[in-house]
Amino acid sequence: MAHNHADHNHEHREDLTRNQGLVLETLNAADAPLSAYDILDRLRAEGLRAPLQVYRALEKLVDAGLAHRLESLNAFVCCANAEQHARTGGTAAFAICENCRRVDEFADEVVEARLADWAREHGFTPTRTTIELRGRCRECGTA
Amino acid sequence: MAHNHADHNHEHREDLTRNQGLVLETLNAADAPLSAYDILDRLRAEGLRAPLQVYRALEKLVDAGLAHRLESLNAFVCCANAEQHARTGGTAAFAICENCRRVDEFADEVVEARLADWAREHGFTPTRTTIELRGRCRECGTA
DNA sequence: TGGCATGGTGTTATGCTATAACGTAATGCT
DNA sequence: AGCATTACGTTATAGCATAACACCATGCCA
Repeated sequence: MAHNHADHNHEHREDLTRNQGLVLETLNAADAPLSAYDILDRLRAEGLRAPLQVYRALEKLVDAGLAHRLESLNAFVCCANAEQHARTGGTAAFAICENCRRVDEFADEVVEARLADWAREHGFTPTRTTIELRGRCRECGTA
Repeated sequence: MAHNHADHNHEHREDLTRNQGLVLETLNAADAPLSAYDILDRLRAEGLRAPLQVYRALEKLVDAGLAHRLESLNAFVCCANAEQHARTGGTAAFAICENCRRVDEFADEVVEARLADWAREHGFTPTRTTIELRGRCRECGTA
C-alpha cells in the first residue's frame, strides 16, 4: 500500500507514533464517530490512561488530514480519503445520521468555490471550514 | 417595529419569556459570540443563577431562529436577520475571525442548493446544517 | 368548578469535553 | 557535548451541557 510518495507535506501512517497509530486504528475500526473519551476507553487495554494522550494524538491526526473532527458532535472520525485530502487540500463535508450515527464524508467543488468566493469578496482569509449536515440517512428513512 | 405579521410560525420578540428576552438582549448587546456561561455571568444581576436557565432560553431562541449556535466555538450569537430566516428557512453560514472573534453571518443560495442536491441524491434528509469558516477577517489581516 | 395537560421556572447534582502545567525521555542536529 | 524539538505521562482544573426533581402559571374542557 503506497510506500512511494516523496512529495507530500503531510504525515502518513508509517510516520505515526504509537499513540497516534492506536488512535487512528480505533477510529478506523469504529463505524460511528467517537469522542476522545470513547477512544480512551477503548485504548485502556493498550495502556492509555489520560484524555490528553488521546487529544494529543487526535490533534496530529487531524492536522495530517488522517482524521476529522465533527464540531457538531464533539467527536472524531477517520478520514474517508486521506490521499485525496492531502493532494487537494479540499474541504470535507459530512452528512451525519442522527438515528444510526453513521457519517458520510463528501466534497463538493462548487460549494468550496462559492465559499472561497464569499471569503475573497469580504477580505476573509479562511483557515478551516466546517460543513456538517445533521439528519437521517437513506437507511434510516424520513421518519 | 413590526407588529403586523400573522403568518409566521416562529416566535417573535414579543412572545418571549423573561429569561428568553434577557438572553436575547445579552446576545444582541455582545459584539462576539458568547458561551452559555458567559451569558449567565452577565445575567446574574438579573437574578439568573444556573446554567440550565440559560440553556433552556437558548434552545427556544435557536429553535425560533432568533439566535444561532456556533458549533466550532460552543457559543451563541444573535441572528443577523431573523425575519429573513423565518421566511426562507435558509441555512446560515458564518465567518468567524479567530483574532477579533467577530462573526459575519451570511447565506449563499448556491451552496444551499448544492448541499440539498447532494442530500437528495443520497437519500439523506437534513434537519440542520452547519457551515462555519474559521480564519481572519479583513480588519485583522492575513498575518 | 374541578381536573388535567402543557410549558416555563428554579435548584441541586452530575456528567462530558478539553486544556494547563509540570516533569521526563527520545531524537536529531551542529 | 550541547541544544532544540517533539512525544510522552500524570495530576489537576477549567469549560460545556444535561438529568432529575419540585413548583407554579396558563389554558382547555368535561
